Amino acid sequence: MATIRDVAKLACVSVATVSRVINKTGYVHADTRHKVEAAVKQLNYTPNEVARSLYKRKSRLIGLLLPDITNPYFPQLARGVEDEMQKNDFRIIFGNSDENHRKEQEYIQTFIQNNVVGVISSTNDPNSDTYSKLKIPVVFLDRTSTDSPSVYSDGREGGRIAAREMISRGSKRITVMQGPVHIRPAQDRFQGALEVLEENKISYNVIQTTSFSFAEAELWAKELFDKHLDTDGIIASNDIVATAVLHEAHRLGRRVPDDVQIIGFDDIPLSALLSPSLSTIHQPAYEMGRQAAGLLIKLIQEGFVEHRNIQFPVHFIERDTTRKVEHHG
Amino acid sequence: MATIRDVAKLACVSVATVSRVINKTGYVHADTRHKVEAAVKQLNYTPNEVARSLYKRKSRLIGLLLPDITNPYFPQLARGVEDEMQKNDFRIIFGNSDENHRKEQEYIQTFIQNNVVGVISSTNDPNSDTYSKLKIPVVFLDRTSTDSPSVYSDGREGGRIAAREMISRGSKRITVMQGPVHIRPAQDRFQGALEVLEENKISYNVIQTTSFSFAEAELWAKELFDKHLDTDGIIASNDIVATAVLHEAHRLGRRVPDDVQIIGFDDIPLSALLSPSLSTIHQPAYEMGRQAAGLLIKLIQEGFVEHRNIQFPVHFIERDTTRKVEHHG
DNA sequence: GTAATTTGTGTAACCGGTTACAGTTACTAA
DNA sequence: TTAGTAACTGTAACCGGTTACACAAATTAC
Repeated sequence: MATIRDVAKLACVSVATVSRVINKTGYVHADTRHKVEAAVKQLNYTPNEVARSLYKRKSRLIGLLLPDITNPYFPQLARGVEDEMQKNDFRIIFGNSDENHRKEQEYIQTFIQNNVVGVISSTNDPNSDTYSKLKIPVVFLDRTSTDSPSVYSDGREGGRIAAREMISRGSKRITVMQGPVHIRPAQDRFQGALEVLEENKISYNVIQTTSFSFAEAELWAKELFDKHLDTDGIIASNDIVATAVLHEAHRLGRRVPDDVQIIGFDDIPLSALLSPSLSTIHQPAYEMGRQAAGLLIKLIQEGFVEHRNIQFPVHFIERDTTRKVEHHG
Repeated sequence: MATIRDVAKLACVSVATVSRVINKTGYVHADTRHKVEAAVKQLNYTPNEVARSLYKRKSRLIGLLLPDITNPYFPQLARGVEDEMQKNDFRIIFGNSDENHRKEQEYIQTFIQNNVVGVISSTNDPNSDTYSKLKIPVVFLDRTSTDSPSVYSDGREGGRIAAREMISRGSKRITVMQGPVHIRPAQDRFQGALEVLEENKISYNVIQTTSFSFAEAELWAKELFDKHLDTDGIIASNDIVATAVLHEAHRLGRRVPDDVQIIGFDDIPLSALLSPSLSTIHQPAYEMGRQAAGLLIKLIQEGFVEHRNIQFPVHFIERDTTRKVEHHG
């Protein structure tokens, strides 16, 4: 790899001048600039970002920490982040945390060691000093923090909506799947649903799950019908478990949505392709990722941003795992 | 952030000694080591990877380039890569290429600028000089290159298997979905399937698709039944389009697998949760990712590896979109 | 015509590590 | 006792950029 000194030598100028040409800073005579540009081209020179980063104490890298890219909700967030970052010439160091505090800290550590200029994280503990001690901007994605910048959707309202739709469509013995207790968004949805169910004095059961993994989703679906075969409405903690529930309902010969209605959460791309297609609460994941990236970039470039907390509304996507009703309006 | 000089000062030693302690190189007296370790702890010092990387001309970063993390097949690869890299203290700079040559080059470029020590890439053009000019090891993942290290599965054989299973289960008017022409693995599958169909003189139709996106999958499914409503066996180019086809078949009242059988490709996690669950050709994506990472690490550390081409066998996963047959054996 | 300013360029220090090299002391062997 | 080696530590150069500062030439102002 050619260095700036090679270019300088070839162009018969100093390294300072080459640097000025490359960064378009300071004064450079047009003739000199052309000489330098020719040399750059001839040597196929591109500046070493590491050297740059060392001196400036900042890179063009940002750290992205997501729980598990294998859960189809997160790739959409990731893609949103990546596209926006790419557009602004930032690159991403990526890691899966598995919602595990130790892994999370390890990654944050190596982010810092690599001079990242910002971090986007889906953590369950945004107030831990892992984050508060950082001297670079952090945006929490899919997770809330009142005093730190965050981009998330209104999970509680999502839970409420799911419950209301369930009720208005006639389910009387509802089962609510409570997601993993340590995952905040899962609990928000759960609380929202309970709120409405209790308000309306609807009887309900709760199935507690401990992860969002595909493998286990089936087990919970089985457990659900095992314990509550007569349930006629299931509010799932996300689309994966909803899919497993739908699958299990089929296996048991329960008709969906006639015998039992199902509502998921997230609206992952596959939901629309299920048979019957899955009614769910939509989160604009890709857009959330983009906004988080946009917010972080602003924080990096301007140090301060007015609207640091972006909450996205969620809405019900009516598909075929819920019964049709006259539009109440 | 504390620097090595801060530590040296506090421990009343030179920076060289601190460096020796940190890297466990050279001679350091036990007492001195303890003093240094105490200082490191007190200042909460961690070495700046950027400075290290600059001097050594190599980092602990590797570049990972995948077509589109939004396609559920790739997160599994990515996760395999990440887990193995994480275990060996390498971190990942990640990018989506969208199977786009320009984007690909841009990413490779920034990988180099950031001193990555290796690259894992799913490219359609492994022989382009974008790669051959690189001075660091590259492993092609999910893509083949005869002379470069690569980890992939036997797509052609996968296509053959799919066709054979289709035939042995009695489909007579088969439709093969030909994936995007510029995506090698898609073409391998396609060729494999055709091979067997022609060998067996089975009549077939072809539907040509141009992407693996969710949005368009539905359109091709519609086109398929529009053109060939009477088809009784569909070999899809991957599980996403298979899912869309299944969905459309349902919508049209065609019974699966009685009227029409469907075989997908990849075996993404959701396939097992569809109703009916999807018969498909399994690729060990997670393991492929891990092996690619392992291979790259070996190449980085040893410069040379005996078995540079790892081909994984694929196999048929019999689920419920194909009819049961007596086991022929 | 001279002072002030703008334009143009180079030298060298700096970022925070690593390591070649040199130098000192402690130990071992003959 | 003395040479030879092992153990230990520090100085300073180096990685490849950026930029403060100095200085010279060309413009502009008056």
